[in-house]
Amino acid sequence: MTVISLHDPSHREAFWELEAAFDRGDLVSVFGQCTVSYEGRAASDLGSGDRLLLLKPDGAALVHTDEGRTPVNWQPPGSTHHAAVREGRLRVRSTRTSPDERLTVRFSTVRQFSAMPVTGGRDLDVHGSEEDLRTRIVERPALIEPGFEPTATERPSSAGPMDVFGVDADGTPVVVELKRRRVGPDAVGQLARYVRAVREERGVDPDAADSDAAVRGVLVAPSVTDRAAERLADHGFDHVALDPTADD
Amino acid sequence: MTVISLHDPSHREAFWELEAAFDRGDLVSVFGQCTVSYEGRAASDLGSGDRLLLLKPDGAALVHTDEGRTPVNWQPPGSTHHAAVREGRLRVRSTRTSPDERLTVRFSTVRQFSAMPVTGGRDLDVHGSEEDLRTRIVERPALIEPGFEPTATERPSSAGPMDVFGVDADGTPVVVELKRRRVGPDAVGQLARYVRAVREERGVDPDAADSDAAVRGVLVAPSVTDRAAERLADHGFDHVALDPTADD
DNA sequence: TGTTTTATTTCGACT
DNA sequence: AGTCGAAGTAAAACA
Repeated sequence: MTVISLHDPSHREAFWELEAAFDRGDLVSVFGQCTVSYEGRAASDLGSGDRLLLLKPDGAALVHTDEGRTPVNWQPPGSTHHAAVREGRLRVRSTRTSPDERLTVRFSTVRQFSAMPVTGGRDLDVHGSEEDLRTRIVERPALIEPGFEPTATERPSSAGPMDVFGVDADGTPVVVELKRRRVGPDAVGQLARYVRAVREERGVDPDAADSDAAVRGVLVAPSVTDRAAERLADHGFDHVALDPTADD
Repeated sequence: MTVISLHDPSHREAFWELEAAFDRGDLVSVFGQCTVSYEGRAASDLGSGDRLLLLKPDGAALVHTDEGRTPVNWQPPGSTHHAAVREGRLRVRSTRTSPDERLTVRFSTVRQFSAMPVTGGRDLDVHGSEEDLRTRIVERPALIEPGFEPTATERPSSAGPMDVFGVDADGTPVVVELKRRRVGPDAVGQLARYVRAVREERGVDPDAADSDAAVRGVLVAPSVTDRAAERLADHGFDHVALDPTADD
């Protein structure tokens, strides 16, 4: 129930505690000089150097250097960890199947070892996602424009499901496409395909771009590139500037 | 020059060593019960629980639970770390600008603290990447087919740069598209755009799909989906099965 | 189990 | 600083 911490342990000592930590389901960190090799979806080799090896009870293994957000090598959850002492040195191997992958860390020196029991608090509450944005628009349709009424989210069409679908104050159908960050022309193309699909459903000229178009397109994003703005104008679509993080 | 490790330190003690470790440019890990909040590109809150906080000298900050390959919260490299003691508790904050982001970790208990000096061995030698595949094909063109001769890699076209461009045994131009894993119809579409661009360059019928097409398309990938195979056949393109990991 | 889509994607290269 | 494309992407939703 407590953290086990070893300073400059022997390889055999580290191995012993590693096995015990696996059994307890602890989160383990091992710091020291090591080489790393990976074989699986690709292959890689890392020469000798100081790294931090993190071993999780769910099977994940991470090798971190002093730089970067992403581990320099890793193994996904679902792998199984094995420790051994070979030629007097600690070797940790993490393997999984489908796809077959194997990560091997060979320590020449172990400087620090910790085994940490972890309890609770795994649930993260994220807001500012696209789903969150959709919810906010359904709850407060005026964010799009006064009089807008959403009738469906994820409504299917021949071009795929549309983020939000509804009608404006005049009763004209509106297709709303949501993006949580600055968008390029590709997003306009996606919106255009949805609008076109709905126009075809209704038997209207699919390529109309004026008030006779009978189906409107609205792109919701914090901002758009110049190119995207041009394409929006070409199609006669509107852009609503909405920051997904803002409270309203 | 050595690892500093504290078992159940006081908040003030942890704060003190944290500041010193930042100054030395050490890799720091702090394990304990804490809450985490993030504001920036999105926003999130994480209730109290045991987590491992990793602070790197390049500004990266990672919060790990006992599950998953990706950190539950993080801050990218280039951020700056600040430690403080507020109301008797250790608080670590990592901030950056453009975009403005802030990660705050508030500890209620610190169970383990380590400051680790990291030296050398940061260069990873990965093989099996798309770039690696390209190199292999240039060195051994027969992997595509006997008589194939690559003339350029990343050759520009009106549809973007092509992975490999060359001529076959008959002197017919060949566009090669490389994918390191199983591909769907989208990859065939990409290849088709390149082939079409080259045909247009040469003043040939861009939509021809037979031996008169004058420009061939080859898709290199370990395997293709059924749908992709159909589209390859439609266009008259070839598929070469190549595992990016294989030695030859 | 495999496929498709999203992501606080990250990361690198290039403009 | 923005834009584009690849990644051992990871992870979730879905068939």
